[in-house]
Amino acid sequence: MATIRDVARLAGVSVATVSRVINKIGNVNSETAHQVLKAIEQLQYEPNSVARGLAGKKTGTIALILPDILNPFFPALARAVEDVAHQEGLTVIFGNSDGLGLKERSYIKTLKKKYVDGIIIASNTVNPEDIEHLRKDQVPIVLLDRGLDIPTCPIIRSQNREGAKLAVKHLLSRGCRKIAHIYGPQEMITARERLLGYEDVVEGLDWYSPSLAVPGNFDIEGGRKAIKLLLERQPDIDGVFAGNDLMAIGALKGLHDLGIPVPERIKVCGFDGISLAEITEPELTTIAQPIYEMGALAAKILIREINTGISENTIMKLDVTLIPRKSTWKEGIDVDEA
Amino acid sequence: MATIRDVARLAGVSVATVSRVINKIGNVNSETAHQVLKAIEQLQYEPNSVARGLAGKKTGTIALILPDILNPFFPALARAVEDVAHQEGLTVIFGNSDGLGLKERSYIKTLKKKYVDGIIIASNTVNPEDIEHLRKDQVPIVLLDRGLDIPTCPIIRSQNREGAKLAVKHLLSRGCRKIAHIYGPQEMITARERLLGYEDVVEGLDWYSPSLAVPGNFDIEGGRKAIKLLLERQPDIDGVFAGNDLMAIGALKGLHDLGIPVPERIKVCGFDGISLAEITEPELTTIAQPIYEMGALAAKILIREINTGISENTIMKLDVTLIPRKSTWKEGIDVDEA
DNA sequence: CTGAAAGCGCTAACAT
DNA sequence: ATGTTAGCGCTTTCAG
Repeated sequence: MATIRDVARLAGVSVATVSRVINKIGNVNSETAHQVLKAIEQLQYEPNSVARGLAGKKTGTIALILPDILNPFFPALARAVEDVAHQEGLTVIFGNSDGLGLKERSYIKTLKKKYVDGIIIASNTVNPEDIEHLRKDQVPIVLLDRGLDIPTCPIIRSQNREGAKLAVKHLLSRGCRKIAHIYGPQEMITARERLLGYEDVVEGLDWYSPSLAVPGNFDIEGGRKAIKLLLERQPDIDGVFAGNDLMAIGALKGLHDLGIPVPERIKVCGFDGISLAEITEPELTTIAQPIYEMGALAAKILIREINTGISENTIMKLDVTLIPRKSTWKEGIDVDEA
Repeated sequence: MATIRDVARLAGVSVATVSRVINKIGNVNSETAHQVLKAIEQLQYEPNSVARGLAGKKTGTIALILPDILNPFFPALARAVEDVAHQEGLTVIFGNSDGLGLKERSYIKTLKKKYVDGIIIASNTVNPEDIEHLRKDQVPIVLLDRGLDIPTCPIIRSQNREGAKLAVKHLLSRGCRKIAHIYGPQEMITARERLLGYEDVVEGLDWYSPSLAVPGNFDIEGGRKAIKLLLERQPDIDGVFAGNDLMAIGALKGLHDLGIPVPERIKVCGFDGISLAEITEPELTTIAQPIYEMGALAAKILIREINTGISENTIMKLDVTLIPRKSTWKEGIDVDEA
């Protein structure tokens, strides 16, 4: 592989000049520039990113740390981040943290040593001090989806609480008179907000009781168990709002096991809008987050900070939308009223 | 951030000695080593990977290029690769190629410039010359899932042809007497092999006709369309073997649209064993590939080659297994006979 | 507008 | 066993 020196020699200029033309900075006589370009072409020269990283402190690499790419919510995020990065000529390092603070911190340490230009992470353990350290080392970071409200760092989420309200109101408008909620792990702010949203609308209603909310661990199995528990405690529920689609799918499964017809006897609404929701039977009504957009936005904000050095430490909550499907269907309603 | 020089100074030794202790090579007096370790601890020193990469030609980074992480088949591969890489202290760069040769080559070029230690790629466009180039640049590569049989490069796939036979035989054993096949894009060797496997077993049978095999593009929509086309041409089919789970799910959807009961009237079997197959109604019988193992194996082989410099250019075909579920259920059969 | 030269932080001969 | 030193390939003052 040719080096910058080879190019300089062939073009009859110094390496500094070559560096100037490949980086398009400083002034270079267009004649000389042309010579250099010719030499580059001739030698098939490609600047070495590692050397560049060492000399210039910019590696053209960002990192994306997610809890688990196997969770169907995350691939869309990953795709979005990678798309935007690739478009900007950046490369992305990817890691699974399993939601473990230990692993997250270990990744972050490694990434610093690699001089990554920035980090996007979906984590609920990252705290203000971590951010502080990163900031001191000049490593921009943006929080995605999960993540506390840290005022010193940009964070992208969606309207979880509002979305939850939307879900419950939808169920209400479809005739439900006793709506349960299956919630996710309360250490996740997303799960907490959705529970709050549920409470916001049901708390005033006469049928409401705290025992209508049960945990489901954000996974299919959890949803399945939750619905069974729920039915034991409150056999007359006619609507279920699950804190995410996975649990909603579990609930659907559980109801199917029990021979309870959906949506006739019980209506179910999920949250997230992952593609799985379209393949269940009945298809799942859900509150869709703009998952891809969230990832893309995170990447854009990160890249902007990398390029300008200034960070907009703001928390952005993207809009969610109700996607009515079979699982909340009701006779005589063709168009959604929400 | 402290550098190796700071450590050397504080420990009262030369940088070479420090380098020796952090790399555990050469001989170092345990006394001195101890001093060095103490200094490292004291300064919170972390070796800079970029400098290391430049000096030593090893960056501790491998790359994984997949067609599209949104396709549910790939996350498990990604998880596996990242898991073993992480375990070995390596970091993984991730990219989506969309199956485009252009994008693949562009990634490969970028990765070379970054001195990645090795590449794992699921591609059907990579050819012997590409491999040759990489080899010349000392960049180990392993092909995963898709990918032609290139004798100069390790490749991991599963028993596609055998698996297809297994599927068709299973359908036969469940009483099907006219089995159709929905196949994937024939530029993919996996799709081709599965079609061959189908033909292997049906070709001799009296009901067989080539029009029983139709394309489905490896996606849900394609499967849905395929089943409808099939039913027009051959209304009396009673079994369908889809070349992957996505198309099988599409077929299930299509049959549901048409009001044709599965498995009573038509039985359906997929291929891949992605988790989606468990959430359909009825649940989907499928030929499961050991997806995670495939990814893990690819990573291990790559890492071995990186460490030893010797490559085992062999094509490995992992075993698949039939997972019988509701979609091929038959009265009076409790245990699978295959 | 262009070149010389000093690093970036580390590894790896080569000495001692 | 340990130190010296020359790079790895590029960026970036600082002169000219």
